[in-house]
Amino acid sequence: MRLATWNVNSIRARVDRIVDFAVREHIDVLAMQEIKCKVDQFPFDRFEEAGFHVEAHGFSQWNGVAIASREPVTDVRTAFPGMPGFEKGHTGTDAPLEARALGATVGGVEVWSLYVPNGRSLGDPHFFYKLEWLEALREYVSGTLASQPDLPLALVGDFNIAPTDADNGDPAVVQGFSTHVSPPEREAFAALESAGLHDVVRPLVPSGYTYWDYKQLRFPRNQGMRIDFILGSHAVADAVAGAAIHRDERKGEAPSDHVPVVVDLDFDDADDDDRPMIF
DNA sequence: ATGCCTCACGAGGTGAGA
Repeated sequence: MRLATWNVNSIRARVDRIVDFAVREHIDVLAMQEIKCKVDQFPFDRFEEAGFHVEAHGFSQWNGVAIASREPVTDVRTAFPGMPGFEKGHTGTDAPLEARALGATVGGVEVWSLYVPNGRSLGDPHFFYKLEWLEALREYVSGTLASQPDLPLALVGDFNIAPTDADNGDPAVVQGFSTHVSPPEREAFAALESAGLHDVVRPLVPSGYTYWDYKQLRFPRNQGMRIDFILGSHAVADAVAGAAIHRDERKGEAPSDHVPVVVDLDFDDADDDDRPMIF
């Protein structure tokens, strides 16, 4: 299975480019973030013509997540248990939920397309929302892997955290002043790893960014950040056969400010085993 | 050219992004 994640920054603004990529790169499952539309505005036809089924989750022009898959998906969920909401500075499980998580099972893998809250600025109510959201996610992962330690679980998406100093090349993002690089955010990311998730791309692609701001020549100057990740449980990590960050997708006409991150998973099951069995 | 920000909403700026 070839699994990809991409913050597309509006599906309607660049659906051709996204479907072309998925077809050209033989993507089986594409998790998208920031589709920036309601479900009834999603261009399902464009994906279906290319052989994909799509699950989409969006309430408005903000946020929005989707999963396109060549095979049918099951167990679709539009939030993980305990996910907090946000409204006018108020956060918690009693606040309205935003469209930031979509879970589905495909090919035996529980995949979540995640758009972690931005945080806006240190000390902003949105910043505390971000930390609460990440803590609820960690609790879900801990509980799930405690009861099903061998579950192939993949958390993919825009985590809005640069986990190490090497993951931030944007001079406007400064330690002590900016979101994405603050100690509590990095601790929240590390806590996901402590809960049993592994960054399955970094071992194969040790450097490189996944996002460059549109402003001030950030891409030509390569002043980006690595904030988009594919995190997998041990069953996923053990199946990794390849990985790539498609930097070229930041070039050309009307790109997203993020690029796709891709991983090849080989579970060696009967589905993709067309070799003769020799005993 | 990879080039000084883009998108949605809606009809003038505003909010959000990271």
